[in-house]
Amino acid sequence: MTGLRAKHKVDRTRRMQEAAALLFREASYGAVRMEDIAAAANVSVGTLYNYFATKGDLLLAIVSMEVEEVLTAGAAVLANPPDDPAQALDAMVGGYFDHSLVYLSKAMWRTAMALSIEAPDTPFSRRYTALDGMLTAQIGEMVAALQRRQQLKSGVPARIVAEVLFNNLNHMFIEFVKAEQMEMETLRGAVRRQNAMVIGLLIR
Amino acid sequence: MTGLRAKHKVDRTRRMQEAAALLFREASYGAVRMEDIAAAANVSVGTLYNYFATKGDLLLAIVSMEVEEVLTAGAAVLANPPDDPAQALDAMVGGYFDHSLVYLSKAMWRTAMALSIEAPDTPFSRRYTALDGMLTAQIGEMVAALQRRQQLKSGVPARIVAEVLFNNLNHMFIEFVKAEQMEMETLRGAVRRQNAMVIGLLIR
DNA sequence: GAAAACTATTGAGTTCAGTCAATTTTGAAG
DNA sequence: CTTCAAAATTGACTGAACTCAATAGTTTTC
Repeated sequence: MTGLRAKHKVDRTRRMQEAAALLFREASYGAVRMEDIAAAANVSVGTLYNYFATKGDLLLAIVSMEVEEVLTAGAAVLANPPDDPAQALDAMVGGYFDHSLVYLSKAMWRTAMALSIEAPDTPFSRRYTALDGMLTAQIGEMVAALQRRQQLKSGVPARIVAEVLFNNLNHMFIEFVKAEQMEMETLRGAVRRQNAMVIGLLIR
Repeated sequence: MTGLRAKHKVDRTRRMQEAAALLFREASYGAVRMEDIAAAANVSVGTLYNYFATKGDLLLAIVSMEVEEVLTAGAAVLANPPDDPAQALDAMVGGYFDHSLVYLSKAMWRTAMALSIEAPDTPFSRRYTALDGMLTAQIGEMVAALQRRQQLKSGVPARIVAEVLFNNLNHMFIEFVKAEQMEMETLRGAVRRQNAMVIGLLIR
């Protein structure tokens, strides 16, 4: 199973993904040609397509790795949430946002999100959508934890609250990456107000 | 102002948009070439690009017209909302969804939404985003009306409630158009549950 | 009403994502 | 070590979105 062939495969996948990530950040996604990525990874164009279904799928692979880190950051907050319920949610959401622009530009996010909508059946598009579901689940766990602590009304299904919170969050993030000049702090403030409204209604 | 030139312009714009709408619905967006649209509208490819910045912008022009109709339908509900607050919101949202697939396929919606994210500065992309804002405002008016009727808590800003409701709605619609096999009734049910949760918390 | 000034149309040409038939590399069996 | 089938790689090729220099049509000016 772990022959030369498999080793090469892992190697090349990594090389291609790293080359692409670098180039996408340096120039814009649109300005980078598959030929450039292939050259940077010492591989032919055909091979690139052997590993990634489309140019977009290659981007989504990179973005998905980023979202996985976001999930890990969220888990840390969940393990030890602040006392105040509004702050607990805010800490989690803040963690999501803080990670989002470390490795990825707004343009990369725009393209990635656009692709996950337009071509939802590509391998990494499915992955990306699955990760969205995991983020929703993570917020749901936070809500449930706050309910168990008797800080939030327990008659309301945590899952549904989480859906609404995440869907709102996600849409706000889309508007953020659409507006090249918008500051992160503006996004944070708007989402904080919205979350505070929902949490306010949920407080026992 | 109303010379031959202006008349031609209006004529051609309409011809191109109608030709494109027809072709996009018959075949899929991806399968239709700009050359085909140009031929159907008795115009050259260059002219097509003189009126619409990209193929995607042409689609967004068509989709925007559709959203305008949705807004009109919403205004009708707003003029005379049902007595029960949950039903009032549901009637409005139901109107949005019912209109959505009359003239546009799921694939057209996917492409349109993807484009409005990826290329937000194209003329009709701006238009589409503005329409989203108007839908949010319309939901806000409904919430405010229900507050005035003393059916919903009035301490909560209608605008923020509307943002959360619309953003959730929109994301659910995206998931709907992403899943080719998903039924409208499934979407309706899920959104009804989410809205009922929020309205439930808002009831005085 | 002729000519200049401006605006719109045209379609052949460019560029790049994605394909595929031919070629090379690999790992296993004898 | 040799052979061979399966897997992986390659790059010339295809097709469609978009461009732009040349051309045609319209309006304004004198």
